[in-house]
Amino acid sequence: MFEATLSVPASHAQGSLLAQAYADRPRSDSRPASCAGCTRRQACLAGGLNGPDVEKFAAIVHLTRVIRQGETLFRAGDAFRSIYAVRTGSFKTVIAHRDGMEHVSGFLFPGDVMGFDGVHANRHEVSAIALEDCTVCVLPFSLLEKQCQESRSLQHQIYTLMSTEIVRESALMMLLGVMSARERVAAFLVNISTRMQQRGYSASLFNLRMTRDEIGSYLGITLETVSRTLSHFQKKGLVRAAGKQIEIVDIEGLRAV
Amino acid sequence: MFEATLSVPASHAQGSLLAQAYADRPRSDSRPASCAGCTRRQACLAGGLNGPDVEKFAAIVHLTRVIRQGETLFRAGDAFRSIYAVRTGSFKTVIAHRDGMEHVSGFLFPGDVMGFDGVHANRHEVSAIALEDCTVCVLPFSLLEKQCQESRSLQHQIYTLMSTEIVRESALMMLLGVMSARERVAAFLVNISTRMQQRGYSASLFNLRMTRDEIGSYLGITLETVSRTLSHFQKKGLVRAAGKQIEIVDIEGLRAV
DNA sequence: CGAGCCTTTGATTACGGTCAAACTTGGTGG
DNA sequence: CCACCAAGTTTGACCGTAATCAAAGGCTCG
Repeated sequence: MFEATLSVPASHAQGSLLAQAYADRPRSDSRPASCAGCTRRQACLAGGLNGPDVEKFAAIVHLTRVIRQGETLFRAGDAFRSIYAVRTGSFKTVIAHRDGMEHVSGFLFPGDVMGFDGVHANRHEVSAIALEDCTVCVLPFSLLEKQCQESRSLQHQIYTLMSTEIVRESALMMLLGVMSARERVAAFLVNISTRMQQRGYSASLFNLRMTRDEIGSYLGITLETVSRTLSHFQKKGLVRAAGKQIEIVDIEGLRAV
Repeated sequence: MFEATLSVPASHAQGSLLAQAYADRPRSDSRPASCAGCTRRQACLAGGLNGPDVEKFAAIVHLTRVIRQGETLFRAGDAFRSIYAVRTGSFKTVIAHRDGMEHVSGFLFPGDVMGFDGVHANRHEVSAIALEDCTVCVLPFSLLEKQCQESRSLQHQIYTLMSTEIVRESALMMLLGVMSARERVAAFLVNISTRMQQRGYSASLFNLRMTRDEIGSYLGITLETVSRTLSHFQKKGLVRAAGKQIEIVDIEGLRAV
């Protein structure tokens, strides 16, 4: 049953609303606006599509879902049905090994798309957990594939997004494989700064929604090392860090690390 | 010019032959056999396609290329035109950072497909280098995309292969992020063993074509640590290693590490 | 058959992990 | 609205794994 994969209790008000929304086919007069007017459209799946294609694409967006902080959007092992575009809020994706080892494999911000890991074996291989209250667009993959048969630009867009994910992971592998702790933290800060800027936020002052533990897991170091490294950067005048509030003082200095 | 991306000197005999082969459209009576009869078909792009689709797909394989040991199939920065399926031999893929840092991001065996990193920005982000004399099938990506518009199963197959690459990289990220040196080497040996077996070779006795340095780069450890760890495993009776010749004595013991 | 590359092993070092404790923040309920 | 408690963060002390430096032996392939 669909509810089962949502990780939202059936009794939850949001769950009921969503089930209802899913049952109702979107009306053509309201749905297209969900993409055409979306502020994150360029960064998302609809980016690069022309007018008619955007409308066709928007028809695929069956529903948007609300995920509360700490809740799971999908879990490793869940049947794969949809990919998800972040509308608001932020997520982490987590890979788990049988021995209980866990590794944060990514942080997602508005416009980012997740779930492509599920195509491989028709089940998700990672879990996605909300770092704050979030909304996502749900894109049933079979509908997407069907639509791709009729729109070559959409097909290409999916290939591009998956390729981007491959390249992103390659860069992260290099970080995990060859960089020192300081280089990792510096690269992380530069990466977050860039992505904040792309989304129209300040590149130099932002709130990290993830904990030191999650950052450490992502970077392959311990939370203590993350904290120490931030203190070190602060002493060198590269950043000002007060808990989750981070101010980048010298971005070029960070790039040079 | 096409030659420029091949990393094969124009004066080289192989280069001329290939240019000629590429100029000539494949004859319909000979080309389909190149996939229908390929021993690695199931593992490759053509896997999961039915009869007619295999023929259509085979028409995309413009040519096969020979790459000598140490030569580059494509280089980071090269214009992206094709993806490549390994027919015979083995490759490594390498990511380079500006500072000269290099990281081996993958080893490819017959049936493996590479080059999906190129879709992202229409240029390759990694380099592929032959570990021995190799042959590859060249699959021009624009032809592939065109054919995908007419075959939903082929389209799905490409999505699946790209997803598989995403999942492979996720697993490697976990290895690089949380595992000890011994765990990494053990996981590497198990992985190679499995892939050898899938290709019809012995799961317990094989020749590694890559150096300790390349293995170390792949696993995010030094070549000395690779060597020491293999010696350690040998002392514990898990493997017998004599240079590049590796014999797995106790695969379950390795899995348990 | 020899030169260069690869591999192995040893000695030492250092980076980041682990353990520990104090402090801060933020969410919850009285 | 404030107090309290749990979760998160910082900092310190110490330790261990794997990196680094070094050197000798072994393959491979021109």
